[in-house]
Amino acid sequence: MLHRIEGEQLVKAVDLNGHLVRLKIQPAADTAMLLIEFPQNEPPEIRTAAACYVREWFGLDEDLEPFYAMARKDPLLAPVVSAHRGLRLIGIPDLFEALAWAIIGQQINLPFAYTMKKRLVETYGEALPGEDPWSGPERFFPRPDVIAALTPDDLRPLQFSGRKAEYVIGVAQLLEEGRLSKRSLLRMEAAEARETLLAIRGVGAWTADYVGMKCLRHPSAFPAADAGLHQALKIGLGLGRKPLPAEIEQAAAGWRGFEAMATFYLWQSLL
DNA sequence: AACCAGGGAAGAT
DNA sequence: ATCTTCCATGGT
Repeated sequence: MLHRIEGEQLVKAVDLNGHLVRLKIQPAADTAMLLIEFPQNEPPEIRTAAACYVREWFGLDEDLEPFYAMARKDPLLAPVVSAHRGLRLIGIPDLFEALAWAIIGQQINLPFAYTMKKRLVETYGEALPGEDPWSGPERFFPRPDVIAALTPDDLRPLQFSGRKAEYVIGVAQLLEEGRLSKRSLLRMEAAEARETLLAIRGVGAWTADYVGMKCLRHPSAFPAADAGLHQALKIGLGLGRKPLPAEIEQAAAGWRGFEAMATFYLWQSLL
């Protein structure tokens, strides 16, 4: 799989400037630090790249206090941040993975979406040598050039609908052709990046904001139409039904600048 | 069986 | 511009 948990260790294969390494990440005892373990001696620049990767993946450079100061005064968020104190927004640093995962998750239940992603990774993702007897080898998320060469019929056996297959392949082709890149999106203002994403077939407001949250780390990205967010509001506000657009707007009125964190914490409250 | 699920495109008005 | 329909599939 893409990553696995082994006791206290999180294991993931990552591509660091062309170096394919298996990282083992675990909390360092009695400190607030993380320990990153390498299988063999890697040069210092790769160790640094690994640290940067982990910092971005888990948003370690973000100061949570301003968000907490806001959330403590918000009756909906207060109990959620209290229950998950210290949690950071777990990102999806790779743009193709973020877009593909968002498209896969459109309009289907989450367990099935995970199954589809797993099939995609195990069918088209490159394996890192060395195998775990139970979970199989660590795999990388499929490279855009591999998916770009497929036709929708190739993905049908994985139970992709024709549309999902078209969307994912189309995004892979944009990336492979260099007409879309995370680097260029990060150079733009958040609103411009959002418009760029919305122009892609298969990417609507929800997907653009999801990618803004999880990949570009735009603090104000807010997938207001998200079904999980609606579920959290239904429960948190005791509505007994899905919230109306006006109720969502009212709930989020005080979240300015922290919409992404608020949404992420509310998703956590559903687990 | 009906409705929902971490929507979006295409067509209709 | 905004509303409606269709897309596909598994879970509850």
